[in-house]
Amino acid sequence: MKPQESLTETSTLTREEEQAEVIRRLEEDIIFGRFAPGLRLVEDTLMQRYGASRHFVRQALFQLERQGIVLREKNIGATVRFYSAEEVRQIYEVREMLTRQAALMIALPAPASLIAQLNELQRQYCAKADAQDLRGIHEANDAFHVALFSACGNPYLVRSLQDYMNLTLPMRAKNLADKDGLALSRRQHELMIELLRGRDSWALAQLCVDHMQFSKADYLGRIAGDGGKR
Amino acid sequence: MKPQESLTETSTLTREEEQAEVIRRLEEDIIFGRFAPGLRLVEDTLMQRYGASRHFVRQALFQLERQGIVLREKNIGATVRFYSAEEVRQIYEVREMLTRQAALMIALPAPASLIAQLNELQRQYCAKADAQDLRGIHEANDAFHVALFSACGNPYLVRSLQDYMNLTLPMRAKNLADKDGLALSRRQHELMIELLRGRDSWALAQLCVDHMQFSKADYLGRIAGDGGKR
DNA sequence: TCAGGCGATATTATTGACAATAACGCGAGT
DNA sequence: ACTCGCGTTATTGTCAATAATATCGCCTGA
Repeated sequence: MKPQESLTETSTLTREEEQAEVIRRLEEDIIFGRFAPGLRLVEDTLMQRYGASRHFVRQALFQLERQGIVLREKNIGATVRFYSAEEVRQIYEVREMLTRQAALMIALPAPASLIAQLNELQRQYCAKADAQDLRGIHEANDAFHVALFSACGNPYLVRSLQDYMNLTLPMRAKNLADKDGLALSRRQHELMIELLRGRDSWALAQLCVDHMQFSKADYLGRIAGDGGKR
Repeated sequence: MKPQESLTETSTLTREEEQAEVIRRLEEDIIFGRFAPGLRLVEDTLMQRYGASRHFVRQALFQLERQGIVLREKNIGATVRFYSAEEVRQIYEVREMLTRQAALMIALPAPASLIAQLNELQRQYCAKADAQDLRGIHEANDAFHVALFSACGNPYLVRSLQDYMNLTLPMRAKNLADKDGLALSRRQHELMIELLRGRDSWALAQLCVDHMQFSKADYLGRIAGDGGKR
């Protein structure tokens, strides 16, 4: 047994994990709406809330700023970022473009190994959905899409796609709790796997783009409701 | 007069500028080949070289890691990142795709104000080229392209495009010093402005993609020469 | 009553000291 | 001669104190 296992991990986790945990919890608080857009994220407050040192909280804020869900202004502080309808449309425009391109690059019919992998991920997704585990649903869902698009063969394209998936996280989060939206997503995932067995790349690409319309429309409807108040 | 102007700026620049300056110098040292790929970037060494505190050097390394030209490994240190031929092809594949899409989204014929702006930027580009100011050439060149693609109307697409421009910086740098490459670039820029006056979006898109082939091919040739040694 | 500045307070930014970690070399045992 | 383990060193990671900065309320003078 390594020495630090008995010493460091007795009560708490290693630092690297602690850092990841702070990021995870802050991200969760934001995307699941516990922290409303515009809310000030004061370092001291977060230090208390997550029981972490200023250093880690700082790092987390930097990371989430890069991810686009936190806004930091020099000498002023961090706030939960709000996206206007216009911005949402622009973000989705790029995301749809990248998605379509990646889908078209997937060689059809896809190898059995990929199908098997996606079936397994889809199984996990359904399990989390049944368990109503919000965080789990989101992670399983993203894992499914990353695995799917990785088949396009270009890791840089996948990375950019992931960037936009992270950026749209606040818009997609509400749908993870929605029963109808969840059922639709499930069916679409299964349809994607079906199409991977065929040769119609265009149908696959179109389905992938359609797949993101529900949450986009829903979010746009929601912020139109209160007129972009903040 | 504000108090800090006479106090802080007497001998040196303000902190924010200092941070930017460290990033700029480190980036320059890497892209212009003064720091070879694989070279270890020790914080203490850089602190001395740039006369900056550990904090700023650290930030710079983080920033350049995000930009993709520095590789950081936990508890090991930072090195100048090297890209294999395969990776370069993949990076350019995405960059070309984004470029084509952005170009196609520019409404033609373009407004006179855009043409005027680009003509001015092109003038500056030529001036820097004549002055053999490497850094200046690169900055003027990027400013030209950002201004051009901003006309596509989607700032997020422009940001992603900029990400890839930064990523390909080490590959493009050598061409800024090359007389023939520079002359070709100049002509292509002028041709772009010409095409903005017409209505042929496809020709413009194709020219923009062609515009990046020279440095890509050159870089691939160069690393094929020494067989991806490091 | 209102404009403007001044001080108090809240918050982030910076720093240098210190802790943790991994790479390296050296020496002992086989 | 070779390898395994241990101590040393080089390097990054973390922290808590301190400096810098912006915001807001209050007070004064016209």
